[in-house]
Amino acid sequence: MAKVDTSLVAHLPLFAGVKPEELDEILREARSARYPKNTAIFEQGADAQSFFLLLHGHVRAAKTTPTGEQIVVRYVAPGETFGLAMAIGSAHYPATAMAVDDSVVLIWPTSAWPRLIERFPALAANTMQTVGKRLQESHTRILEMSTQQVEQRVAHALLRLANQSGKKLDRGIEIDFPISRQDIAQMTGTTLHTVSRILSGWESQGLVESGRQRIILREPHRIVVLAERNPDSGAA
Amino acid sequence: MAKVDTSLVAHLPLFAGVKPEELDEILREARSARYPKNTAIFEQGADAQSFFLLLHGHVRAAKTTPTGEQIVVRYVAPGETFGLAMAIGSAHYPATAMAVDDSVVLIWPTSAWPRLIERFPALAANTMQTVGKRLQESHTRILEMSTQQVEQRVAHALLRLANQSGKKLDRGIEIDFPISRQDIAQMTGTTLHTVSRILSGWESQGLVESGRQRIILREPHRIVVLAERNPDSGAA
DNA sequence: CGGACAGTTTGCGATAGCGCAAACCAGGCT
DNA sequence: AGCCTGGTTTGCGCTATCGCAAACTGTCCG
Repeated sequence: MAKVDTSLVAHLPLFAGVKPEELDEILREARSARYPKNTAIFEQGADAQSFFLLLHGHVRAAKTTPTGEQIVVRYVAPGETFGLAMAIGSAHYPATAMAVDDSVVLIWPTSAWPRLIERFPALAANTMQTVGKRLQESHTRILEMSTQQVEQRVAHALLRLANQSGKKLDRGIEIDFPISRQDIAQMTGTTLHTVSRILSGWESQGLVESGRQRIILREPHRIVVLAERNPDSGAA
Repeated sequence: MAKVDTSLVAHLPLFAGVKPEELDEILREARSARYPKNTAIFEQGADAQSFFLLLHGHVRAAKTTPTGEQIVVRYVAPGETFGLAMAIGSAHYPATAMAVDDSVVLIWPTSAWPRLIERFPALAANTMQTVGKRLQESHTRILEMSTQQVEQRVAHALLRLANQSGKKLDRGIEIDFPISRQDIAQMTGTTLHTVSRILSGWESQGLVESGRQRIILREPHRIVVLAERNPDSGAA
């Protein structure tokens, strides 16, 4: 089994309130694995045999409709868990997880979960927090989709990504993994065409700098303004 | 304190795996209260001092934007919990809860939660399930808002309500609490005007029968078809 | 070094749904 | 019984956004 240094993960929210020696015991139940860029980690609908903790890289969780359309549920950043189907009482993964960058994960068998939470109740509590937070974020997203127009939603989405996985550059904040217009469209409930138009517009105003699967926010402040502006407060 | 008959609540998902005598102990920590139609149970942003179990009636949970627009997060049916802010680690209610009908609830002080789950781990597990299920429903809703048009979304919303709180009539299924076009609009991310038009249309096709805050699905089957139909499968 | 491809940009017409405004209506209250 | 109020219906013009199609471009690969 791969040996994982406890000190690397001890500070993660998942392990809050867990003693070092306990942590060791928890980690012994896990194995680690590497997923190259653009490989699937699990597929929507598959048996939930494992749950995961992302150590390095980035993972996209996406849900597909019967008719084939996709939405991005979220991007998983290092230190976050994913594939928690079993914790919420589902035997199957409700979404597909895909490494968008070379990624390293810890993997526990689903079967270990009951034992783990019995022995380490903090794990259950922490997971509850996490799931609750995600629920709130979902509601916020629904609120946005209901009340804001596309440009504002895209602004919000980018700011969130920058916040979660932004790399500070001197010319701005770069989103630290490959992300296409299509991806952003699937996060905001629009089309890649519309996203492209919006980003083009922003680029010509110097708000962002962007290229192939790459986005740098040059003026986060002014983007915040866009995100919050009332639909009818006209700009020159 | 109001005495609540354990047999009335023993079968609820929240108490799955809890022994009768334990249940008694849990209920002793609760008080019950009655909220008349159209009274607020708690307000978004308020301190989360209690959590609730709905016994009778119906409660609407709604979230308001800074600019005053609202969305309906969900309708709470009897037997369901709400106001679980504390379980997910939030000190404030993320939404407003309002009785849409005369309602009776059990109320536990937030402060009792840690003790309860320590003594009755099943409670924590059950709550986890519930929250997880709601998360999934949120994702489904996001998916729908991203990929379907308004008419389909309204169809889905009504079918869900009928399913959750439908009263079987010989002429169809009636949604068992007062609900306005505005409410439906806030569930589906559209305007009351559009909902009104859609329902008018359906009414003239004999799909529904509706009036003031009242909706009866006369042809659930045909509404299912609407909900699932592909955007471009033209009807005559 | 030259494809070939995946991602991106852009134009143009079509339209679903919005926003506003006005009229209508059912039921509760006095 | 009649009035008031909150909910509902409907018409009409407008526009944000989609959908399709075509051209463009940075990258990777052989």
